[in-house]
Amino acid sequence: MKIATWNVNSVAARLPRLTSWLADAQPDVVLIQETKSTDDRFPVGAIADAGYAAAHYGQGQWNGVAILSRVGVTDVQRGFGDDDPEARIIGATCGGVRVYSCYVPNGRSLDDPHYRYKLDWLGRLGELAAARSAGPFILGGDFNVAPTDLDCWDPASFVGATHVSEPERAAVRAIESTGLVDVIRELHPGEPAFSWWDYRGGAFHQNHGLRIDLLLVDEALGRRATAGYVDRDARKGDKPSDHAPVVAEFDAV
DNA sequence: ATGTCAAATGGTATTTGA
Repeated sequence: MKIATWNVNSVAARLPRLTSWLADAQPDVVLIQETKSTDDRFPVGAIADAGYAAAHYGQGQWNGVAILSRVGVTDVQRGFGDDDPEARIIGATCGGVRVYSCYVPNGRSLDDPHYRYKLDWLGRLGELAAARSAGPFILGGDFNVAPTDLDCWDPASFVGATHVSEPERAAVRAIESTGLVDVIRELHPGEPAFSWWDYRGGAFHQNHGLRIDLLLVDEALGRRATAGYVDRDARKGDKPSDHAPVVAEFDAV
């Protein structure tokens, strides 16, 4: 199985890039974030033409997550099943693997109420991971957390900012402690492997990025990983997302 | 001057969020 996670920053604005990437990369499953679409407007037709079934959980202007699959999409779960008003997580079973696409709240700043919402939300994500059934499991998405300083282009300039604070990093470690492996980091322990670069200031050109898009997989699946990488080419060219797809491949899945 | 994108509103620019 070849699976990717990609924050597309509006599925409407990114549709040409998305469909050409699907044709090029030929993933089996894609976890999408920031569709900024309602379920009504989600482009199921164009995605079906590309060969993928889709499940979407959207709210409109902000947020919105989806799962695209050419190996089936069943048992779809939208949201945590609580009163969260924001469309930030969707789960489904694809090709025998339970997959979730999540869009963790940004947090804005350490003193913003949204930061508390982010920490609470990461806690609920940890509960979901802990409560999973046995079997192949992948939790991927835009975590809006750079797990270590290696995942940040300039840790000194991020002191006091979100995405690198210790409580956020501890929350990600707590999720991993349920038995999940950060597959890109496992395969490439010393490489930054950034997945996001600000649109501003030529950040991509200077590789001023963060690794905030993660694929967390159960340990048995982690042992079957044959490749894991960031598709930086998808960040180049005309009208890119500010995130690049993060891809992993597994044997015998 | 972080100075760019995307969506929505309101009005052909501004606001909000990232």
